[in-house]
Amino acid sequence: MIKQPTMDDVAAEAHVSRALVSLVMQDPSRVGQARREAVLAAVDKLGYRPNVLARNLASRHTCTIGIVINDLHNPYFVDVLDGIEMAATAEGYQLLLASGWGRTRSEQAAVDSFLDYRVDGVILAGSRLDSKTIVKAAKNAPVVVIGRSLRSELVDSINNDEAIGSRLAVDHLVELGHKAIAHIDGGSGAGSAARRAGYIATMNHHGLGHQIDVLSGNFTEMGGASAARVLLDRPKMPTAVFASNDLMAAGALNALEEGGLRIPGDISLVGYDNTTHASMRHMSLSTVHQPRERMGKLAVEALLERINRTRSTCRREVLKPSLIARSTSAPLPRQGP
Amino acid sequence: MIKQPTMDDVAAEAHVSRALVSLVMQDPSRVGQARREAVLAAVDKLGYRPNVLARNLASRHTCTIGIVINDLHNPYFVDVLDGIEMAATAEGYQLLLASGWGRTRSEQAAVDSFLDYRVDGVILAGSRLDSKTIVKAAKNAPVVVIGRSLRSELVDSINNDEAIGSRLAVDHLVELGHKAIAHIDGGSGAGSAARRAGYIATMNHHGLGHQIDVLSGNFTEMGGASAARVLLDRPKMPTAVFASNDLMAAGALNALEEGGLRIPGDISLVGYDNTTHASMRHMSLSTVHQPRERMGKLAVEALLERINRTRSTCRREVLKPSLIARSTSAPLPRQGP
DNA sequence: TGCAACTATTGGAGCGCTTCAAAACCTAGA
DNA sequence: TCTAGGTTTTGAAGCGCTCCAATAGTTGCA
Repeated sequence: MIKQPTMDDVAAEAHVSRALVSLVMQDPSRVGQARREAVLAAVDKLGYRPNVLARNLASRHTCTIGIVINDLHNPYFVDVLDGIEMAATAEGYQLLLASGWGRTRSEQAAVDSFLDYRVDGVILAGSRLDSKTIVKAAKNAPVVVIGRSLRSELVDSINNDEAIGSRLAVDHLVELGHKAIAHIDGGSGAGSAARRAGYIATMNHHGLGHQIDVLSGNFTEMGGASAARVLLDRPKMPTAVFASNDLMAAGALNALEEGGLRIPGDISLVGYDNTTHASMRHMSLSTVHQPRERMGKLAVEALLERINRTRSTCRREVLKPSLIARSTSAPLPRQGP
Repeated sequence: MIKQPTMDDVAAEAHVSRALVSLVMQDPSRVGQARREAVLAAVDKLGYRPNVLARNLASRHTCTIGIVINDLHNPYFVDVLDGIEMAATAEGYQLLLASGWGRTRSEQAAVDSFLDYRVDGVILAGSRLDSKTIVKAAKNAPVVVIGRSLRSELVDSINNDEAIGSRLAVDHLVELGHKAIAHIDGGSGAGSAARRAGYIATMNHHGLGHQIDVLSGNFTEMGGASAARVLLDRPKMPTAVFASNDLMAAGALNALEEGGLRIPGDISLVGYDNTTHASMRHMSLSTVHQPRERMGKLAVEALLERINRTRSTCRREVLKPSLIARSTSAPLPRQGP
């Protein structure tokens, strides 16, 4: 670290006490004009920048929130992040970001690191950490989770209604005449279980229980592609596939076309998340839309309520998703029995 | 912030001095076994976690590097980030991340914030900050820039050879028989100028100077789409388009198809960056590949050399890109003159 | 002119940790 | 038993800032 001027240097330069400099740095209007200008001039002259470490240490709060994103490669999370960023900076809070790189260990390390930095609060997006770990963290600082639910009263959560989302997707396919509808799930990923459950429930609701067909995936393109290849190897293919997120849908789309199938001619495909790429004409994926930015915003809102102790009870938001039908889903072509 | 145990609490609990606890926290092997175990037991019992703020303040270094990513929505940067993360954690360094959200002001704020946190070094990926600002930052902490060059001796840079990249793209199209090759540039984005220059040089080299046609873009999908629409409105379209990055190529692809053109039947398209989506069969974009993870790795390497003062001269890496021909580029169809 | 009532400054005691010189404790050889 | 030489611990002085009680300086009004 290169030697930098300290508050004492500024104080000496401006011929005032350090406390006065401190006041100016926090709120210039609380200080008489003459001194204020002297201090500001000194700050400018020396190129002084307050040391945040010292400031946070002494003031016991950081005005910073830590965000742990499960995987930055998933554009869905980046959109959520947009919402978080907007809300946080509007409230004067700084963001510290960390990616879990899809690994639980890295996520854990990121959370610990934030706690060590004494951030005022933590937002976990799509975390795969186990509940105990999260609750434990929540004892040190307020925690809000996005895209996952938790029993604890300590942890707020912002969720999409996965049951409805899955229902919308399956209903859509059923309306198009499909019966053999397979599902590629997200493995242990956040929200995966609920989406799968929604799929199963809706299939049953339509009397399609015997057609239930769940393939395991992992919320990545690779996962979607290999699940599709499993399908391709089967003697009898489903007529439609509902993937638990867009990334997997993209991978499946890929593999399916590689296998010589046309979409939606031979097989319909619906994703989940409505990521930017899904919306592109070239992909034009039918998918379930979640109000991502709004989720980020609500997360910040909830977190601040905890930080400011405006609320001590638990808050659990569940937002309604909607279906966006594009061109990867089409009516089942009439065929002989 | 919730009250947490301090080093003094641990010292009292273990009946030793605070200095001893400090030693244990840094390197347990430097302390006699009996006390060490007592301290460790106390740490465990109290759930003690060292306060990083205090530690960094007292030790005057943070073992942390700050990364400012121009735009997290661009998967290219996330790949670079992968490389950075691997290299940094391997060396025992922590990462603090910030996104510029495509806004210069946010980037500036992120850099300032890192400097205020007294990170040991900063990596800027795709930064649009002006040189002076970056050089000024470099006076406070070592700075490495990725995907942009800088005159200063203080700042190391890791770059892709944009001239070669553009040449590869244009050569490829020329070999396919194209002559009317337009270029969508990245506006003021990092690397944009060099890619444009490479395009112009290569066009001239092929005696195609009169065909040079540069449309302005901004490295986003939207930008690519609107540039393509400009093209669509023209009486005479080029037969090929070289976009300055994949995101814009995707947007252009979109708009072009929307305009009723087939790709590559009616018009060929080449991108730049070889992002994951470009590689997907459904997009299958011809593009220029950059060794992204390697760039991240080299950036960390260079930064650590500065931090450890192993090197004080400037290091400028320029990596060779390669062309990946996929299915958005095809030979020019024979037509009457 | 004197004093209450403010407002503008300052001194100094921390925040929780590192660091290093000095103190305390050990060991082994004389 | 005593001591040189090594190892283990400790005390205390910071790191750069905040914050509060206390001091200095102003104003207004009787």
